[in-house]
Amino acid sequence: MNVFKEMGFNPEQINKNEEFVYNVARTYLLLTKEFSEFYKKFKLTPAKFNALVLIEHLGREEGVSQVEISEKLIVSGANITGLIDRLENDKLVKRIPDIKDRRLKRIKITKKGRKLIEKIWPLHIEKTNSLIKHISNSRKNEIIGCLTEIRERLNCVK
Amino acid sequence: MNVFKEMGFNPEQINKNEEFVYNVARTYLLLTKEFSEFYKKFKLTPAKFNALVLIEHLGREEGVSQVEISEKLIVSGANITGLIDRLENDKLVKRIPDIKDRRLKRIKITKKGRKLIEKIWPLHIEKTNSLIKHISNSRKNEIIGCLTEIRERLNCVK
DNA sequence: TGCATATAATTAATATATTAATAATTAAGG
DNA sequence: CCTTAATTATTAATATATTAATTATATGCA
Repeated sequence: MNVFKEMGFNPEQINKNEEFVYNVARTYLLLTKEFSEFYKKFKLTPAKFNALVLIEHLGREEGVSQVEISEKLIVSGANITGLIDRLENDKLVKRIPDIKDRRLKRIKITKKGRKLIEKIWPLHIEKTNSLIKHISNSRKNEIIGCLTEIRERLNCVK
Repeated sequence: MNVFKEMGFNPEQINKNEEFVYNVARTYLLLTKEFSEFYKKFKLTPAKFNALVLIEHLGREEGVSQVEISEKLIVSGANITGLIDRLENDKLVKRIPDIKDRRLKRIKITKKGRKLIEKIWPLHIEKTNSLIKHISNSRKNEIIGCLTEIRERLNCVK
């Protein structure tokens, strides 16, 4: 069963490379939908969860700049302002002005934010495992390698 | 090189299944970013392009309902109203009220819309090929199979 | 030093997405 | 037939995303 059939397209329109990209997109969208439901139990959205995990897992005592968050999450800097506003409203992160470079805000996770991630992360891993564990490690590695090649081709590994 | 290293995470935090999902997400986001730039030349966005291609490739004389568009594109029905509004503003599609079922609007592509897709589609294939053609067909098929398995596991092939 | 340039965050306008509620219509069951 | 339930599209409120413009600050270099 291929995605084009899933879509109801005429098989003659199929191109293996289009189908490949389509599979990546469709799988991403459905995974995001699934995890979005999961995050709701913790009053989080995918965007909030991703930002929070990034900040926590970078483990920077001094916090993370909004520019770095935007680059790592592949979203525009302008978008981060509002996202951090909402996380700050939830008391999950705080903005600390940098003394040396006063253009900069250092985003740090709060105790509440850390506690939340510590609670969610094991469940996230469990959920991910349940979806992916049936794939052999060699296949996983091959696919990861392939996708990494595509990203390299797109730019130079971002 | 793995995505967690790309992110600057501590390798001890790595879990192969998380890394796998991460690769799919990151690759999707960068592909979307790349194609988004490409669509700009034609005054389109990914959302508009996807909807237009879907309507055109389904090739339905009688048009496509908004419910079907929302299901195929994996977005909420509420979102489709605005998207079709914008495509209608651009004169790329038109809403035809269904006579038999008066709840329904049949979305049809216009001549202008069809001409646009006929212009873009070969270039889209060319661009996709340039990114994916270096992957062997057997690897492509294996990855497509793997991603399809994951989607099946997520629900029952959507 | 001082001016041009670059960088970090924000704002405004807009597109894209969600959920929840509503209106209009159709389908189903007693 | 007629009430109840389901379906289709829309609207409102909000979150998430973009680009372009702005503010504030820092950096580079003549």
